[in-house]
Amino acid sequence: MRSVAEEAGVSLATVSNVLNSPDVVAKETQQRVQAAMDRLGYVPNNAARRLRGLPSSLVGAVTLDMTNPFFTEVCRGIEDRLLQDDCMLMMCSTDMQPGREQHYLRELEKHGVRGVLITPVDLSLRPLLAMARRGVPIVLVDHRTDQGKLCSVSMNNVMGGRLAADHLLRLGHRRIAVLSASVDVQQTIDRRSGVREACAAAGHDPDKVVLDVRVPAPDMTTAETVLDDVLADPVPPTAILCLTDLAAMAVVGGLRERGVDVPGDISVVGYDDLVFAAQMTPSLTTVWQPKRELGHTAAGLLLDETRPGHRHRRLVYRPRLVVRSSTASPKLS
Amino acid sequence: MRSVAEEAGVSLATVSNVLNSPDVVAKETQQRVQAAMDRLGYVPNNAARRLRGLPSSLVGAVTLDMTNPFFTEVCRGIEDRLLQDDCMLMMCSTDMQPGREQHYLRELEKHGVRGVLITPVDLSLRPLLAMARRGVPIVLVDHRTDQGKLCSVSMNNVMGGRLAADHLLRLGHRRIAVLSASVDVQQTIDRRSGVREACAAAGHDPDKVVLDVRVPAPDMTTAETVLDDVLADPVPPTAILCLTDLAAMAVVGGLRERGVDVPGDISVVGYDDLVFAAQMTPSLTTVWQPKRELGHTAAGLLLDETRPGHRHRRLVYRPRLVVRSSTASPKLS
DNA sequence: CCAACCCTTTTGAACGTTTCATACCACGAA
DNA sequence: TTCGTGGTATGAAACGTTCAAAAGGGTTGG
Repeated sequence: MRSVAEEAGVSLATVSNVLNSPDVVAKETQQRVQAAMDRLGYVPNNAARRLRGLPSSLVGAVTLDMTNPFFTEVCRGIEDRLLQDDCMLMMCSTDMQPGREQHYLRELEKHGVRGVLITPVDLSLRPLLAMARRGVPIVLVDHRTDQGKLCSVSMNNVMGGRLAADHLLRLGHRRIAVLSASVDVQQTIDRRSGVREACAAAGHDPDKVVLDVRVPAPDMTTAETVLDDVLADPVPPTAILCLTDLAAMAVVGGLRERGVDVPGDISVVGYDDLVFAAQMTPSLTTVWQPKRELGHTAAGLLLDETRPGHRHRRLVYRPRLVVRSSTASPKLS
Repeated sequence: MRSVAEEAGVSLATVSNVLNSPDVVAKETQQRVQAAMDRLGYVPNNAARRLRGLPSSLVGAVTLDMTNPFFTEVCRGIEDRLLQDDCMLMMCSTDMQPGREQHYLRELEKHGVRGVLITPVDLSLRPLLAMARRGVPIVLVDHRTDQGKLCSVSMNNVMGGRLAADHLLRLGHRRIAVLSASVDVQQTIDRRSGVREACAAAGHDPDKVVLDVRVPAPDMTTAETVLDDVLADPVPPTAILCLTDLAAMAVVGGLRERGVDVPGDISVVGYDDLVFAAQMTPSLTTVWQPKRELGHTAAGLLLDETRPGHRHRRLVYRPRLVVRSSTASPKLS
């Protein structure tokens, strides 16, 4: 900046003014400075302006794993919203390790980020609340909290489970296997209770309708291995509800191998509406979530935190059932 | 930092030393300062240290779209490598818009990033080379260049095409439809020329063997729409090679609907080995790429750029054929 | 008893900005 | 002539660090 000032024959302050309040400097000077800038290939130093107290344009997004299509999509929404305010995204995957989360949070704070969007793995939220107290805006993503101190944006997973179950019940299914991963997270707990709600609301006994099945691998790609047990159940289900699309895909494949027709013999429902859900055969009935929008508004909420009149808000998005061809009424028996 | 110094009854420099060269300060003082730090909840200010000339711990990753599973995986590799050196990832999706690319590059430079990993959309590389000249390390990802000035890490797409074609030729296929997107990028051009190479090497006329087919949508999810044309060809193919797995999935579905058995009547090969390739039925024969490793070494190369003896390198990774059950020998006719 | 040395700590300048108060200048009004 | 006045430009301090040089205070050896 000094060189630019010299080159243009003005003072440092004038160069700064050209950049930040162009209206206060004469047209002619402005051009002279501008010219000097490109001649010298000047690039402003964000670190220095931050040091002077300007707000940072960095925002941290801490997710469980950016490789997970759900988070990828959410982050893309975040990125696009941030771009509108000339902010940039720092991506952090915790792999569900509290240590990694801790490390990233610390590092983000050192960088003086404008705020942090996070799907927490440490559910105590201790370090987060501490950061918030130190003045770093925090927005919880895909996680609800009773802490009124934080903004949060999440999905209504209970509703998602209800939608899926409702659809199956309406088709006439009275015995539904629900496949979840072996480790429980709030999201799947909610979805399952949504399923039971739907049963009860329809006047059926949840315990009779629902066959709760656990799949060993956390990503549920091994869903197919539980099929034999499911089919051999004393009261075999006429529908299988998988709490992720990937599992649904494996299930459809496994059923086909066993000579079971989908949806003729058994209906299958997924969750997430990943890109391939529409492509597979039969195309998958599944629960869609407004992932990108979720990220978009989460980022908006975060950017709003620095505004004077800000009030913390807790937004909950509603999933939608996408009916395709993997579900049908059960055969009359 | 000042408060910490006062609280601990030492000078600023001592606090700094505790942080940066603990070996030079007495054990006892160290503890005193440490204590003062947590008591006050002190968080170092990265902007200030950067200002003093320390290298930044920020690294930019500019990809076409972080939603694309290929890039997601690559970026995850980058993230993990960066973490080893306590660096952080700034993610930028250009959506193939030169304007967005330009914007992000500028912004990254303002932030004084340690370097930039990029899959360029502006193939002239003009702004990139300018940045490199200004001292910002640049590593090209999934893009080869003759510019000796830059490091690059890429996939051998010619080899990928060759592997896939070779596999089919060996199985006895003599007529292969190759589906690519309507817009050409270097990657698919290379893959196609690999296919032709394989034909030639096996002593067949590429023009006779290859049926070049274009799919309207850029993401090739509409691949199924070209099937009727393909099947109606004067010399109908016994195998279909799709240059992305998503297309392969659509094709398998389309064939099934038309009563064509895979791989009994027609073999299908994909490209990318996305997560669902192993899950679908039949599981998909496809070309796998070391995505995560690609990102990992790209990041390593970047971090190495600041080391004194650094020489620019151009690494090329080899894809691997993953044979599953969507391919078989053609029926005797 | 003094110089030389080691170990630990401090001083003070710099890094590249922004910002506020101040200075300059020309012009029209009193 | 003098005095504001409005539009522009500048000076200097401050932001939170790091780092080289120097200082302080023991201990040791001559």
